[in-house]
Amino acid sequence: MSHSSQNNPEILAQAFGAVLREVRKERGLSQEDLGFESGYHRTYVSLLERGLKSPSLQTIFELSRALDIAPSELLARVERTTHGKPK
Amino acid sequence: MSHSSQNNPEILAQAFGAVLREVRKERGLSQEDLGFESGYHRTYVSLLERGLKSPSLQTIFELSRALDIAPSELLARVERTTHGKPK
DNA sequence: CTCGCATTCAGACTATAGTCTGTAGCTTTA
DNA sequence: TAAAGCTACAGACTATAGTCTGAATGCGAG
Repeated sequence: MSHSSQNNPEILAQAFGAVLREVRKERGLSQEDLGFESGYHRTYVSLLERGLKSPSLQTIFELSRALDIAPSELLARVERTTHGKPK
Repeated sequence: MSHSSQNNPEILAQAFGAVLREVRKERGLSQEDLGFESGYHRTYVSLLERGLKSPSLQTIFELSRALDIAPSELLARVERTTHGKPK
């Protein structure tokens, strides 16, 4: 068995994007707000949320800081998503 | 005050590199072994461990899988390192 | 209907992640 | 001494992360 989704690039990026969007909305921020707070471009946030780009370690930390969530917690949520965990 | 190390690119990459090396050795793997298991080049593992490169989300997940550790746990260790936590 | 506001999308661009080859130094063991 | 295993390092390269501008879409409020 195991979890082949962990390997798949597109699925991982999409999972991250979904979590990112989720947390951002929880904070009541727009993509532009988050872009500004984290120091990234607004269109890039859009690309991330749609799973079209895969953030670097730096970016993960910056986004986490802007969202006031621990990077490890952000990844934990991604892991839950990729492991087919229900809501 | 707070934790400016979170922002600093070099420090973050170095913290990640330190953790990566630590976990790799715990597993008794060589850089070349880890490179093979994770699907990355041996010299790139070296660059990561020395904090000269910053891995992408994909890479973090692949490395974690090869090291049999949860990505979130890997980042948690990085967080502890960057927060000036003692051993 | 019109005016923001948020987001998507496209394209062209720059910066950096990641490859690959080869060399050299350090250690250990034969 | 030599051979083998591990890592550092350099340089030149390809792939992708991340920027930026602007235009198009949809939407809820005035």
